[in-house]
Amino acid sequence: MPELPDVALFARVLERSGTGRPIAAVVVRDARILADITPDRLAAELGGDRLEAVRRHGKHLFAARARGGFLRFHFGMTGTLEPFAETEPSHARLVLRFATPPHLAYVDVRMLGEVGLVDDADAWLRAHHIGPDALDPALTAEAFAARLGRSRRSIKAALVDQSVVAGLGNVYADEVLFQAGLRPDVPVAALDRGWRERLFRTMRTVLETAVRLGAASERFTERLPEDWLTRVRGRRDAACPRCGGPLATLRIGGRTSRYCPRCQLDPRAAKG
DNA sequence: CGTTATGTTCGATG
DNA sequence: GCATCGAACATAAC
Repeated sequence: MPELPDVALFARVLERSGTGRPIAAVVVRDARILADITPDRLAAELGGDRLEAVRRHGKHLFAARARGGFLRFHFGMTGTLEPFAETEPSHARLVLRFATPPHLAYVDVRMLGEVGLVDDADAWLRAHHIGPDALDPALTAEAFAARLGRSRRSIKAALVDQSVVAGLGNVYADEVLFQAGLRPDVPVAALDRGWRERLFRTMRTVLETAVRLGAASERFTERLPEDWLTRVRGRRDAACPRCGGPLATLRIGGRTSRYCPRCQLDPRAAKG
């Protein structure tokens, strides 16, 4: 369930349960989640090391190591980070044990995520063409507008493109478009300054609100305001939380977009 | 049995 | 070069 708000929750888990104490044991339960490192090597690197400052960038999570460099997490479609005391969570793929609980489990049913070590987090992000974090205070509305570009691709496709802005996934991109009142299939080239500015402000509000309320993309959505799409988007035959009309479904970039045809506009259509 | 699922990457195709 | 599409990764739920 990893989009920016989910990873923000994992960052808190990592801070509270994984930092400041020496790592007593590193248990790799399935090596397929390791990125370019063997289980033995990871255990040797992390054993006895301490994790310090935690940094989230988009959907990526880094923990600075006392020995230098960073431990890096990505969560794929089903990854989570969970503290535990006695019982290791099912589908734990990597476990960091400390002298006393809480211990930390990287859990990932589908194993589309990965864990690895990097020397330089910024260099890694650059090498992987990850754009600015969607909540980066240094990201301005003007820069965001420029990064969207002027291609014919849909605004939905652009919002989930991590090289444009890092952090939005399928669920929260739909939420931003819903809150902004914009249809997901509108080409970015059709968006004027006003729409880009509106999208930027909406993106910030949506993500800040979700993080503040401790909601994620699929967990804790009941914490979100009642008129948010994310609370109902999973249900078939869901009604628009704003107008009560039926939600529509589109397929964009191989993923499902949910939207309200009444509340979300196409700026190219005649004004009404 | 088929379809769908929060992500990303790669190769083929238009 | 750009964009889209399908497949791939791997597993579970409906």
